[in-house]
Amino acid sequence: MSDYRSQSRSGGGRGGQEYSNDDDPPMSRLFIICNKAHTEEDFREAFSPYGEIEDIWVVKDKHTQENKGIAYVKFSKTSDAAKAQEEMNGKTIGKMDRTLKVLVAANRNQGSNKSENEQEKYVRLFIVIPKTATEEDIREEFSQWGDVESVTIVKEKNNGNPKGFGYVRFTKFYYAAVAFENCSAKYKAVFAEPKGSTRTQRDQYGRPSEDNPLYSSSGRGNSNFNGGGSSSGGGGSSSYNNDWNVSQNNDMAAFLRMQNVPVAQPSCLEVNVSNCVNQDQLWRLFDIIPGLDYCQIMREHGPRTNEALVVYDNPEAAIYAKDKLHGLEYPMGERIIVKVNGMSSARMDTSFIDKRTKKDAICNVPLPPTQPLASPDDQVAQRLFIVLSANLPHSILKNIFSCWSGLIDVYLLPNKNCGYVKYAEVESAQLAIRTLNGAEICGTKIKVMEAEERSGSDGDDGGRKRLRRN
DNA sequence: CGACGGGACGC
DNA sequence: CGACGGGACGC
Repeated sequence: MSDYRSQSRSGGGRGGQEYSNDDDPPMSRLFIICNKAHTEEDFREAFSPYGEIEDIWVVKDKHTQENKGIAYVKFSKTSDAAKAQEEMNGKTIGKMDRTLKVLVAANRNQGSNKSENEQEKYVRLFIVIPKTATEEDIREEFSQWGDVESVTIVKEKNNGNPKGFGYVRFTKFYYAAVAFENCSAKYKAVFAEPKGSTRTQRDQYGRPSEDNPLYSSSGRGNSNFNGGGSSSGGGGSSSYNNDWNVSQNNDMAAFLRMQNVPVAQPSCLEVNVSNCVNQDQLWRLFDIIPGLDYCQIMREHGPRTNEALVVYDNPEAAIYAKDKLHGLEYPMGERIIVKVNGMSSARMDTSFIDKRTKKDAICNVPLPPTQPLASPDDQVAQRLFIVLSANLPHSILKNIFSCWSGLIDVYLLPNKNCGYVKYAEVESAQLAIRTLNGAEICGTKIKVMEAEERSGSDGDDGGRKRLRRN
C-alpha cells in the first residue's frame, strides 16, 4: 500500500487492456536506439525471451510516419527489463548493420538526460536499515540476490550515529533489480537517486520533510532495549529475526509466556533522570529492587533530562523503589525523580488488595501466550486504531499485541497517544479488540478499535463504492 | 546517431 | 472522541 505500486493507473478488473504506467514497476521500460528499419515484430522477437512485455512502441514521426530509429519496450518486471537491457545492449537484430543501444527509459516528463554514467542509476538501492545493523549484516543479507559492490550506512556527521537508512550498490542492474523485487518489505527498497540529483516527490501525503523536534529523544543511539544485562543479541541475522522483531526475544516476552504464574497488579513508575544516564545503567539501578519487569527511557523531558518508564511486577516493589530511589543523586549532582505513573494511589491500593490471579503483570486482563509474528511483507488483513491515556513504549505494545498471531506492525503517531496496529489475520485483530479494548497496560488505559480507511486510498476491497462492471 | 502513442475509470 | 510513520548520501 502507499508505495509506487498502487499508483499505477490500472483500473484493475478483467478483460479490457490496461495501459500500464511507465514507471510501474520502476526501471521496467527500456529505451532503444536502433535502425529506422526495425519493426515492432523485430523487437517482440528479440525481447520477449527475457520476460513478459506489456508494450512495444516504435516511435514514428507524427507527420511523415517515418520511423525515428527509437523504440520503447515496457516489461512487467524490472528484473526482466534488466536482463534484456544488459544482454541486448550492443547487439544487433537480424542482419541490421546498426547495433542497438539499450537504456532504461527516463521518466516521461524529463526527456533525454544522458550524461551521468548510466549505470549509476540502476545499480544502487536506497533502503531503511535498523540502527543496530552493520554494513556487514546488510551486505550478507543482500548478497543472496547478487554481487554487492558496497554498502553504505548513512550516519550523523556529529556523533556517527546511524540515521536509519543507507545504500546497497550491486555490480549489475540485474542484481539490484532482483534484490529490489525480493528483499523484505521492511527495507522499503527503492532505486536510489544518483548522488547529486534533487529528490523526487516524497509521498502522496505530506511534504518532503518537516523537521520535527521530537527526533533524538533517546540521548544516545541506544535504540531498542533488550531487558536486563542480556547482551545485545546481535546474533542470527538470518531471515527475519533482526531488530525489527527484537522485542520477540527479550525478557518481557519470556515473562509474558509464564502465564500460569499468578501475579499481582503491575506497578509503573515514571522516572526523570539525567540524560547522561543510559538505558543499561538505569536498568541496573532499578534492578536492585527485585521484581523489575521493564525499564525504558521514553523521551526527552527537559534540556538535560529524560523520562523513563519503570515497571515492577508488584506494587510493594514499586513503592519501595520509589522510596529508595526518589531524590537520589545519580550521578552526583543529578537527582532522580520517581513518581507513580498512570494510576492514582487510591487505585493502586485497590489493586493491591484485590489480588486476583492475573496472567501477567503488564496488563489487567488475561492474555494468551505470545504468538508468532507475521513477516513485514505479509498483507494487512485488518488495521486497528488504538488510543492510550498515556504513552507506552513501543516494545510493550508490541509484546501485548503479539499475543495474537500474525502481528505485522504497531506504531504510535509522533507526539500523540494514538496509533495503529496491523495484523495479517482478521481473527487475531478481532480478538485483540475484544480482549484489550478498555483494558489497562501498566495502568494506562487503552482503546482498541478497527481503523478507518485512510483517506484517498484506492482501497480495493470493502467499501460501498466501486462496484465495477463491464 | 537519441526521448514519448494509444485510449479513457466512475463519480 | 484520540486518525495516518519511517527515508536521500560531508558539495
